[in-house]
Parts: sequence; structure tokens; C-alpha cells
Amino acid sequence: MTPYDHKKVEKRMRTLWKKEGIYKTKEDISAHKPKSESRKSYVLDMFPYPSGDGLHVGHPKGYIATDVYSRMKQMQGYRILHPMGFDAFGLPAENYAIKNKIHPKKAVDKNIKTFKKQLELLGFNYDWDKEINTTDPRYYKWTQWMFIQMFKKGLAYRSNEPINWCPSCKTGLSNEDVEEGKCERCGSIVEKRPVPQWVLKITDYADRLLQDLEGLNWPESIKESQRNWIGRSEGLLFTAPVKDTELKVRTFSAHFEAFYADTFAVIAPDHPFLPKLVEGTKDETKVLAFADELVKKRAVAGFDELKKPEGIFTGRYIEDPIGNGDLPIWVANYAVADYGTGIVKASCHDERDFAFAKKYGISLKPVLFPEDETAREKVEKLEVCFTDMKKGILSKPKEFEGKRAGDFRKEIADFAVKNGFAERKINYRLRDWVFSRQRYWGEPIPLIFCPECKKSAENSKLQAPDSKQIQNSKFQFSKGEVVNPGWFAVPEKDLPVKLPNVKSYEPTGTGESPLANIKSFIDTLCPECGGPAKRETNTMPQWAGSSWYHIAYCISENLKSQETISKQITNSKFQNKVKNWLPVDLYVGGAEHATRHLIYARFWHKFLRDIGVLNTNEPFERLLHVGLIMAEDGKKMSKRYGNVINPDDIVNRLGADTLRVYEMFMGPFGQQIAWNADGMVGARRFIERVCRLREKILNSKSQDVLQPQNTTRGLETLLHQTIKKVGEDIEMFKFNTAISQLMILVNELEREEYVSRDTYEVLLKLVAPFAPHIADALWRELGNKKSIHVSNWPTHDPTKIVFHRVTMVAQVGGRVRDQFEADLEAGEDAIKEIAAKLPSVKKWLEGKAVVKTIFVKNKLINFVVR
RNA sequence: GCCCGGGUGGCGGAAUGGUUUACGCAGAGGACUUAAAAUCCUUGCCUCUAACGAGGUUGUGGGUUCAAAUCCCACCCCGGGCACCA
Repeated sequence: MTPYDHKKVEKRMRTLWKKEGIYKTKEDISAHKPKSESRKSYVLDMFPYPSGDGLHVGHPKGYIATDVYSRMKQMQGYRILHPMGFDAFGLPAENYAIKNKIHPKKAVDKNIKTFKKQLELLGFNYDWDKEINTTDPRYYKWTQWMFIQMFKKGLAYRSNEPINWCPSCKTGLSNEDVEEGKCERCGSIVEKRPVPQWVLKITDYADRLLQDLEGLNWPESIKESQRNWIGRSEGLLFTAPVKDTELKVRTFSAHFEAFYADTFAVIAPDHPFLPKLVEGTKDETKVLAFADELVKKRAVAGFDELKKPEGIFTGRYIEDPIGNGDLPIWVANYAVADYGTGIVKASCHDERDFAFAKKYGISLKPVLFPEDETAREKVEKLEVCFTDMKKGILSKPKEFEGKRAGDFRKEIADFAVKNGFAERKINYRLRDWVFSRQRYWGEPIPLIFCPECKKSAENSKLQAPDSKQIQNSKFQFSKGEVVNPGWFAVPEKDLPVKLPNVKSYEPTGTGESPLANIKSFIDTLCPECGGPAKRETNTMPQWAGSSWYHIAYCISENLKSQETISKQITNSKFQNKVKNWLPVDLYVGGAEHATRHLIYARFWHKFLRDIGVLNTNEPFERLLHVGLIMAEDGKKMSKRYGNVINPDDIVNRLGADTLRVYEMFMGPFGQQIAWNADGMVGARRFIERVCRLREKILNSKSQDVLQPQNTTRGLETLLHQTIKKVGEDIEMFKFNTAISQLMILVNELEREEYVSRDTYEVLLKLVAPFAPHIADALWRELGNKKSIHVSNWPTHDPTKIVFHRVTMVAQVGGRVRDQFEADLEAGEDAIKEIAAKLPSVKKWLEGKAVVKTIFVKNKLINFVVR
């Protein structure tokens, strides 16, 4: 492969760009500029976690895309912000460090260096002045400050409830970190463990997170994932006394239409209320022991094993006010403690309840039936479980007898509320965000605990009696108020709370963070009373730093400032910067973040808006996800399979421009696709053709081949079509068709004896976003002093796109019989006349009667015959 | 089980009611060359036919339409997400 030395060209161009500073972000903090001058485009990639393996060719696909996009935007006159940074806290970095016996900080620094070197080889237009690193104390000072604001607003609370615990990673996990009951990182089965945790009340934002999805320009699939994840369901909350006790029980039901069928209730085996419920019953110990066993079983059981119903009678009954008598309460393995109230009234109109009752001989009483008589009989005889709450016909209560349940959902709810059985309630599947990790490599949680202050706080406040707490709590017993007695935020002047540099940072496995062993870190003074106090030793999860990094890029200078954050954020300069860049106009990254990072960041952003730091509701206006590049064998690229392709090798052999063009040309951007080494040849050839076209340029201006040619496909038309299509396709992330259009143009230009300089320059500009090195090099060879990347994007002339002659299709009976040329906009009669004379059409019309003629202007004529 | 995508040549894909297979890769034939590489040109779904042609063909089956890859119904397969969430 000859004619150009990509190594030389690419190196030379990158040096020039650096020298000329063409990728420096243009800030515009004056609010007075006319709109056209301050058009901005904030284009963001999901920042990488700098792993020790470096990049493979799959990683940069998204980065190339945003690079192409932002280059075009810049040429179109937008101020662009296109930054890059590193998300380097968290388990992977720490595990890598432990495995390689190197301190996480050192490992991260080293890996970032490698990453940056690799990224730079690809010729991205990042403004490295904006680089951020979540593990930089100047960065996490802000992360900690934001956490403190949440703490002060009561959005961070201390919980003692059992949480997901990964025995292998030796840390608590959030609900989002668990997949099919397994740790998302290492695949170990997750246990429930009662470890004291800091939890963020993301559920307070559930409704807004759900509602605001509607206005976002995001892939429908991701919106749908988030809707499912938030899992809003409207239902009824029933309250009833527990027989022979002072206790009351609340149960939630989203499918309440057949609530007259309830004959028993189930409680989760790990429900914190269970011990209190069975207190004083005959089989108290037996029940608790059995429940314990169920919990343990559930912790190790595979997913499918949970389908087998198992349980035990608690010895207690609900006195159901509906008049169904006393409902026995059972412990059931399928009941979930932390959804709804963890206790559910059960009936034959639920698959799981039905199976459970059948197994343990609990009586059932159907009140909902199919219309069909024989089917109805089966339900009456309890042979089948009937659950259709839409089409089912009710037999009870009297008020709704014979009615279709689905048509009266609202009325049934009104009825239950009016009679005092229940109140309306909206429940979410979303759980609060478990925010503590018992690991070393994370942001220290900036809180201090003072035992003295806790005592006085508790003394000053008499413990509320149980009954009251029942009224106020989601659960039936005290969950502890959300005031965190004895806990205080680290005063702002003392931020950041730096992660101590230690030798031993391996997880303890005791539920304590490794920081708990460092006396010099723990011991401190109480910010409230000045007495001896202890620091929180847990760290934040991997997702903390990434929850606000889109903001960090806008205020990168602020991160270096010595001023307090509270003061900085009220500064009008800060406010202007934030207003000028946010929201992110285009956000590109992997779809795997649908229900984690993308929910957390939205939550965090909304919170910061609520406290006045931001003025936008949502962080990411438009989102696109990049399809994975698979290895040639169709598997994921991984060291394990030995199928990794390193971009450095490609850059070395064929050049960054070739790699970029190839990755953009492979297929639709969002689609998963396998690497094909052969395919790269096409990309390289395309670039070489663009180079070779230079020889066809005439310096004399008089001979401009852009003069309209006497053909239907004039070059000028093609050129303007290409300008239009490439611009539109890049805007829509349809890079593959943009490139194919460029190829068509190049093929056509090759056929010409001469190419005008103007045409060639337009071509180079259109190629520039994809192949920035060679395009700029060729551009400068033409004598241009400034980089092509700061030139103006060409605009198409709509009048020049129109053909003068068009190719028409002649059909007979809907079948194509011939094609012919005709004048643009030619009328039906003229076309009919031409078409009817064509021999191949004539042949098919012979002996037939034309019933109808269909005419589509500039496209076809169709004779419908009989 | 529920919810999203998707199924088009040998391969990646294009076309969102109007010529199926743009563009690229691989293949075959040719030109140039002492030769090779590179480059350029031609060709390129299946069936029937000596040929001209004709018919078929966008996962399968049906429907709407002058006309369907595209719209509607049913089914099959692949990929992804969610899942004892009451």
C-alpha cells in the first residue's frame, strides 16, 4: 500500500495542532453576546475507567464518533466542549492493585498515562486542559462536599437493615450492583448482611426521575429500562390489627381488584418485624429458626430454586376488617422484605400464593372468574389459578358483582378507601442507594461520629411509642429516624478528607473498611462539642465520582481553587460557566450504564439543581449508545480469549485515520459488530484515493469542471448532494452512510480528467472529521495557512441538488418492464406517451386493456392491466 | 414469564410504500508489467432456457395495495433489558 506515509503525516499534524492550540475550549461567560455567536455544543463521552490492559479497538469507537461530531460542530461555528477524563476509584482499580502488588494510586497513575498515550495516537480533539480524575483530592473534595449537602438535607441516612453483601469483594453493594442475585463485578452469589450503611434517598426522586424521562432525546430502550427499574406501581395500602396483640400490619397491593379473595398473608423470612410478630406465640423459636433457614437458603440458592414455595405458619392472624374472618400469616420464601411493606395479603388469584396455599393446605376462596363457563368451573373448583385482573368477572363484593375487574379498578379503589379498609399508595421498585463500601480505594465519606453527642441527642428526645411509629413508618416498627444522631459533617474548611496513603489496603471481610485500622485517620474531634470523635471509615462507591463529572468539566478551573466551594458556587462566574455549557448536548457511551450511572447522575444533577448549584433539570439532553465491537471470532474482546486487537498496532500499520474511517464505516453506530481485518483495506484505499485526487487539480482557475455537465448526474449535483448528506448523517450518527456517500463522490471524481481546487477543498472538509490528519495535511499542501479544522463547514445549495433529467421506471401490472430518461417534473401525459412506446412495455400491453395508470412524479409510471 | 431491538447476496451492510442488494470486503475474468505488488476495467442472488427471455427471492405463513424489505395479523429464530416487586 503506497502513496502516503501515515506515520509521518499523523505525527506532524498532531504537533502542529498542539502548537496552534486549535482545540482549546472557547469559554463564553459574557451573557451579552448575540445568540448566533454563542451557540454551544457540549459533546461528552462516558469517561473510561483506566484498566491495566489499556485500550482495545472497541473502546475508541464512541470516542471517534464524538470526535467526528464535535469537529463538524466546530466547523459549523459552534463553541464546543469536548473533554476527556478518568474514572479511577473503585473495585476494579483496587483489585488490580492487589493482584499486581502495586498501590492503587500508582497503578492508576500508570494506567492513565498509557491510556492518554493511546488516545493521543488517535488524533482526538480533546482539550486536555479540562482533564479530570476522580481520584484527585481536588476533585473528590467536591464529591465529598456534594455528599455533605445531601447529608444536611436528610438525603443521606444511616441504615442498619440487611444489605447486599459480596463475600468475595468483601463489601456491601447497591441494588444496582447486583445482577440475578450475583455480584456484578465478580459473579459471586450475593448475601444479605446487616452491615450499618450510609444510604442515599434516591427514592425521594423516583417520580421526577420517571417523569422527566419523557422529555429526553434518548434511545427508547434505555428509557424503558429506567422506567422498569424505577418500577412505579399504584395500589392500595391496607391496614389491619394482628389478633391477640397491640400490633398493626400494613400490606401493599398493586393488584387489589380481587381483594375479597384474600384468605391468608405472607411475610418475608428476613423481615425485621418478624421477631416482634411471633413474640409470645407457641412456636416462636421454631418459626424464627425456620425463617432463618429460608434466608440462608435464599442466599445460596440459584435463581430457579426460588420458584419452589416454602414457608411456615407464624401462629398469628390478621383481623381483616373486610369481614373475611382471620387471615393466617405465613412466612414465605418468595416474599420480599424491602418491597412494599414486606407483608402481603394473599389469595388464589396470584400464581405464587396459589401454589403456596396448595402445598400447605391453606383454604382459598375465588372471587374472580373467566367469562367462559367451563373455565369458570375450573376456577371455582380451584383446579387452576386465575389472575386476569383485566377481563376477569368479579363475584364479590356485591357492589361489583358481575363486573369486569379491569373496567372498575378505580371504583374498587374508591370503595376500599371509602370503607376505611385501605388508602391509596404508590410504590416503587427503586431502592435507596447503598452508598458505603467497606473498601479502601474510594472517596472517604466525610462524616464524624461523636458518642457523647449521640447520647445527649437521644436523651433529649423520648423514644416514641411503638404505635405512633407504626403510623409514621413504612414498616410496622421503628426503623430509626432519619436524623442520624451523633453524626456530623466534616466542616467545609477541612475538606477534602484525604484518603490516607497506606501500605495495607486489602479488604478486611469483617464488615469494616481497611481504614478502620488506621488510628491516625479515625481519631478526630467532634465538630459539634469538640470532644473525641471518630471518622466514618467506609468509602463511597465507584459511581460517586461519575455522578457529577459532566459538571466538573465545565468548572475545571474551580477544582483548582483554594476558595471554599460554598463561596465559589455563588460566584456569578461559576454560575455563568455552568449555564453556558450545561446540559450536555450529546452524551455517548455503552448501554450497560442504563440503570446505574445514568440514573445516579440524573439523581445527583437534580439534587444539585434543588440546592441552587445548577439551573437545569437533566444532565444529558441527547444520549446515544455505542454498539460493541466484537472480536473476529464473534466473542467479546478479552485478554482471556486472546482475541484482543490493539489500536496501537493498527495505527502503526495503517494509520489512525484508517482506523477511524474503518470503525465509522463498519456498520450502524449503535449496533454490535464483529471486527474484520480485511475490511480495513477499504478504509485505507479510500484515504489513498482522496490523496491521489490531488494530482487532478488544475491550478489555473479558468478550467473549472464544476461547470454543469450535460449529464443527468452532474458532478455539481453530486457534490451538493454529498455536502447535504454527510452533514445530515453525521448529525444523526449515521457515519457509515456518510462515508459511503463520500466514496461515491470520490469514485465519480476519479473518472474526471480534472478536479477543481474548490471541489477538492470541499471534499477535504467533508473528510476532515473522519480522517483529521490527512485531510489537514492535504489542505495545507494547497497553501492554506490555518488548519482545516478551524475552517468553515461547506453548505449545500438546494437549487443545485435538483436533477434536470431523471430516470423513470415503467411498470406493467406492478412489474418493472423498462426504464427511461425524462425531464424533471414531467407531467403524467408526457410520461405516459413515452412509456407506452417502449418496446418492452408495448409487448406486455398487447392484447390487454389498461384499467388504470398510476403515476408517481419523477419516479415511475405503472399501467394496471386486465 | 414480561418489555425493548433485530432477521436483506459468500460477508459487513444500504433502501421506512415505488428498479432489492447503494458503499465496502472477499471471489472470478481482463488490462498494465519481464514478473509480482499496487492500480484500473468487467463481472457478481436462485431456478428454467442453447440463447433472447421468463419466473422466483428481504426468517415462515396469511392479509391490505396498482405496487410491500417497508403497513396489518399469526408464528419461528437471534440479541439485549427486567424478573418471586405482590
